Amino acid sequence: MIREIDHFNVKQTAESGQCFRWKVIDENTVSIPAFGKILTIKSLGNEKFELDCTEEEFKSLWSDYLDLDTDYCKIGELVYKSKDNHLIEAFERGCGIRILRQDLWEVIISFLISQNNNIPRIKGSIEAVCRAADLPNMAFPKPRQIDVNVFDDRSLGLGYRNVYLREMYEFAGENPEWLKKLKILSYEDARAELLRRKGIGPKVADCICLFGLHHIEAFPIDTHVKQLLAKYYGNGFDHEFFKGYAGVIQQYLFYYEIN
DNA sequence: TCACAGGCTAGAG
DNA sequence: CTCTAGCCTGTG
Repeated sequence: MIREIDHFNVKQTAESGQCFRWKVIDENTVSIPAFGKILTIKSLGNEKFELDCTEEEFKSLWSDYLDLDTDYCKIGELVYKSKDNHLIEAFERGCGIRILRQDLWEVIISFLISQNNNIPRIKGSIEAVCRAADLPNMAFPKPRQIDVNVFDDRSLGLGYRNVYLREMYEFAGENPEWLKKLKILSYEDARAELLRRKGIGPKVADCICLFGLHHIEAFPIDTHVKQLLAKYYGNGFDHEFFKGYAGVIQQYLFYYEIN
């Protein structure tokens, strides 16, 4: 099916650092594993995209996944209203980034792996975890869908994070209501709850809030963002001005900085 | 060779 | 409270 989608660039979103399993086929094409399916999206230009799914699937799954109900035009207006030239440049370079609505569990595990780590290795580990679970369509293993002992296998490249994954899988397996509870908490409460778990610090907690729970006010600060804030916003970043959208703004700044 | 990569934990001060 | 060594491991 063909669909018109504004503020969406497959390459920018794939490289924005929020998802680690998107496969970039070429400049205009990506394949996305989610919901136990694999969706291929091809950009046709002029905000038109070809998606290999049915209308029903699009309505019930992918529209939500791609965050199509959020008004990114409004965010763009806010960017220009700020008269922050650096941010405006960043926005013009990365305005095709959308904050996806990915599966919470996959986001939790992915960002546990991401700490003090580089992207190729993160992707390799996540793929290895999925392969070890051996589910249809390389689906991401839910709690109890994988033998936690495989995390000790050095070939997964998890390093010291293997303990964090083991404990997280065991905890979520024994507390099936925990994920549901996280979803109904406010940003502050969800963040505090996440921080109680081993292996989740402030940065990872904010990434999970932003990318797994869609709390757009979350503003993850990693080494790059820390440097960029010092470089361009020595007097402090105006979180109040971007209230409720800080997370998207962070994505524009981050993407601009690493490219 | 060695610091670093999209940090966190635990322990010291 | 703040500060930081050490953690796995591939990369340059």
